[in-house]
Amino acid sequence: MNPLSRFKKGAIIAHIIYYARKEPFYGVWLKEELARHDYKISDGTLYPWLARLTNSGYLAMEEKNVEGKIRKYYSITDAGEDHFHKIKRYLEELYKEYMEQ
Amino acid sequence: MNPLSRFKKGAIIAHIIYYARKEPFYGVWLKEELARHDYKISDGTLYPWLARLTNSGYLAMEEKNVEGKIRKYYSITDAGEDHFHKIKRYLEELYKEYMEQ
DNA sequence: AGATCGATATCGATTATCGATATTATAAAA
DNA sequence: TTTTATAATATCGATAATCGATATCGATCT
Repeated sequence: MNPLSRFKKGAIIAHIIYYARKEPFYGVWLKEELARHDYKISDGTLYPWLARLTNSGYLAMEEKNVEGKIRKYYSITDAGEDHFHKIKRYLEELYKEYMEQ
Repeated sequence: MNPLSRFKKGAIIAHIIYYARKEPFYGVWLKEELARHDYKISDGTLYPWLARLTNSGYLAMEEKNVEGKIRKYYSITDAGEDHFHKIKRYLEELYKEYMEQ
């Protein structure tokens, strides 16, 4: 474990909010999407986070029947939208700070 | 715990490399500097990381006698410098990605 | 019904973190 | 010289997070 990979781990969670904002997703889709960006996360981390973010009001969950399969689709809420902008503002600060160097 | 605070946790570790690059520091100074930026980290996390980063060759450690007190000063190495630029490049990607939204 | 498939949930083991306490080294005070 | 204080680093047990394997669930196919 090094600082970069540790930093990426934190970014994964932020990305859950990021993606929810673009379009509703379900667990497996998100996991694969994150993997495409070299973000590995295990089910045992992902699903508890989805539940936590739903319970905290950042995400809304809706079960949908897709070709006979039940999928839980997660979408952004107003609180989640608000939180995204906090993340974005923080990321801007961080970026500027690092760019000075 | 929410995505932003989780993300910040990851940034704290990246900041160890970031600060080492500016000037050599010792543990207590770093802890206070991080705290000034609202980054709380406990000793039990900080010191193991300093040791780990030194063992991994990202930081070099030198003991100095400052007004009679022994302080361990940590400074960046070539490998650490290289790693910083990886973090920076990654942060740029992340920033661009978020700015599109 | 039984098998299979796609998806979500759970569980035990491992690892990381926290925060309180211990240790070390020096200097100043009594 | 022995205490006492102080600044810094290191350690340790308890808690929390993560991993990855496995279980479960519901729908469809044969």
